[in-house]
Amino acid sequence: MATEPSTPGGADSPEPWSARVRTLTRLGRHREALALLRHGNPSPPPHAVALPSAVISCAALSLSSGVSQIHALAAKRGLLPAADAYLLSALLTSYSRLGRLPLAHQLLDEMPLESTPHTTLRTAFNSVISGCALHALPAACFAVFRRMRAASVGFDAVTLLALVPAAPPRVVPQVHALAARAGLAAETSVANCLISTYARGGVGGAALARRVFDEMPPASRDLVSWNAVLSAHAQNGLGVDALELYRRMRGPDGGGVEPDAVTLVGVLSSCAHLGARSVGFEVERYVLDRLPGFRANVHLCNALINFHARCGSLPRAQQLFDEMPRRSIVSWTALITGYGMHGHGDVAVSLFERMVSEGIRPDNVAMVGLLSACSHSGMYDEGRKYFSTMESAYKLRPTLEHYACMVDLLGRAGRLREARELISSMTMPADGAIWGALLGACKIHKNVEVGEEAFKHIVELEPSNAGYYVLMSNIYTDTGQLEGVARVRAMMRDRGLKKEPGCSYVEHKGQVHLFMADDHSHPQAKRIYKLVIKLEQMVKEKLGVMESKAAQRCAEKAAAQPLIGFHSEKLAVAFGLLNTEASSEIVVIKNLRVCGDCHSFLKAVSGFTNRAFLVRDASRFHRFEGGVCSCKDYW
DNA sequence: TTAGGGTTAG
Repeated sequence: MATEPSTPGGADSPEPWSARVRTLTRLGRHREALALLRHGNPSPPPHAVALPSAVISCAALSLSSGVSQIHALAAKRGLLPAADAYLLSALLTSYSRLGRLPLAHQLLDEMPLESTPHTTLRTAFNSVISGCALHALPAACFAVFRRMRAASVGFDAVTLLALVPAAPPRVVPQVHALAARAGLAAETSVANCLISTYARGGVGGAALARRVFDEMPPASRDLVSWNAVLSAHAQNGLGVDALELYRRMRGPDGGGVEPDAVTLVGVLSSCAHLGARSVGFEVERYVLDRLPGFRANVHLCNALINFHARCGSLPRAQQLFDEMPRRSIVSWTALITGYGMHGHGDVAVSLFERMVSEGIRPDNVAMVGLLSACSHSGMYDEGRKYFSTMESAYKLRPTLEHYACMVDLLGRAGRLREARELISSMTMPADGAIWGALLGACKIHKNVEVGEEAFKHIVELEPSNAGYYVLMSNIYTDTGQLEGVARVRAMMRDRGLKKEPGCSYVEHKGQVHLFMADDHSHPQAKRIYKLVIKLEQMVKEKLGVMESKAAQRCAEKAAAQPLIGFHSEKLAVAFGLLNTEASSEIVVIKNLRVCGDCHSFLKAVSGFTNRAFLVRDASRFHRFEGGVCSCKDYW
């Protein structure tokens, strides 16, 4: 660079500064590129090398009139309609990116189809299709593609890379088939694109993405292929598969592919969902050791924050957040959600306020995090306030998820009628999660009538979700309506539904110790059960009376058959007590909600063992210490 | 020299 003349080259050497324009554009230094062009030596014309770059720089700076000026200049010099393929392509890209589609179409119309080389035609169409894709104009992409085909211009991989992501979900398989017929589907770039596009179509899409990946010849899979298929699983809640892919890619299957930050973002996201703490800690170690510049990567930092917030290390999440040089709304949301899950609604609210005061406008996801934080902390007034002003203050129209948070908030606060009225006021049909939140509130407040109504809707919306049947059955049990219990159980039997088995796990010395309810398969099972029985005895003596009917039922069952009725979290905590140092916190990850009996048990045990237990259940964290729980019995 | 693939939060 030092040898470049600081002033434009003379008549004998137009290249250096024209080439410099190109370099500056490539580096994203658009203003400098245009300044150089303006002050460049006008003779000899036409500086053809600099013009396409200049057009791209104009577009990058949204200088629509600059593009038009260069367009006019080029036309005057006879470089258009198709004499200079690069300039044509740059103009078409820029007009499309700037949303000036009529001009792009006009340029396409002006190309002499017969005399223009085929590659120039293909590139011209590709430029417009890609420009439309960038502008999120899927219909325009397909309209131009149809024109391309009508003009008998063949497409290539580049066409597909723009077209595939623009296709509506139902059309993707058709474009896929078209690519396969053209022999392009096997190209690495096209296959990678198909994988990530299918991944957007939910769990079914992830299966299709997986098929594309599996059908690729192993030698043609690159790092992006592995990242795309791993993310496809991570994004669709298939964390176990994502972690398995991570293991495979580092082994012989991966062919020496080294994970990068994108890989680790997907892995951390899965760890966060699964509660796979040791894998997540390993990934963090890798990041600290091998990716020294990771703090500049907002995605990676966000993934780490989210992992720690959801896996119990809230202080670490806060520290990573504090150390970030630049944050996005995702960083804030991850932290807000984390505090909410731990029952620190007040902190979540003040973080939210700080975010807004720093000029970040909340989005729908941030509002879900905030409202659920209010809900977990019983912050009825704040929740109502934020919900009712989200549209006026932030132009956010409530979605199904926001309604679900609010029904949960109102319902848990005992305002069942208000929750029911909120559902009636909705302009869209309520989904299973919303009726489910109402049903959950009916369980807490033992309301059969409203519960039955919610259940009627759920059975239609999510007929195979066993959890809701169990919830309804428990409402009948709690209110002594045994015929209701029998009815719901019969429904489950007829539909072949089984309650999801509860399971909990503890990690110890890098090993996962998994416990199911009443499960005796652990090598230390004998000691563990002995300890639970002893602790239960102690709890009984301590509490004097049983707290709930549920606990009584458990006790009756246990008396009849002494080795059943042991919920998985009790076993996991007992394992922790037997195997860990007295000063350490025992962290348990559970798939279902903690039941009332286990909750009382863990509170009491934390008191007389002088140990802290951190339990992540299906909806939040409970930290048991000194005989109390961080949820303040509100959950 | 032009067009172009994978990434986080609920």
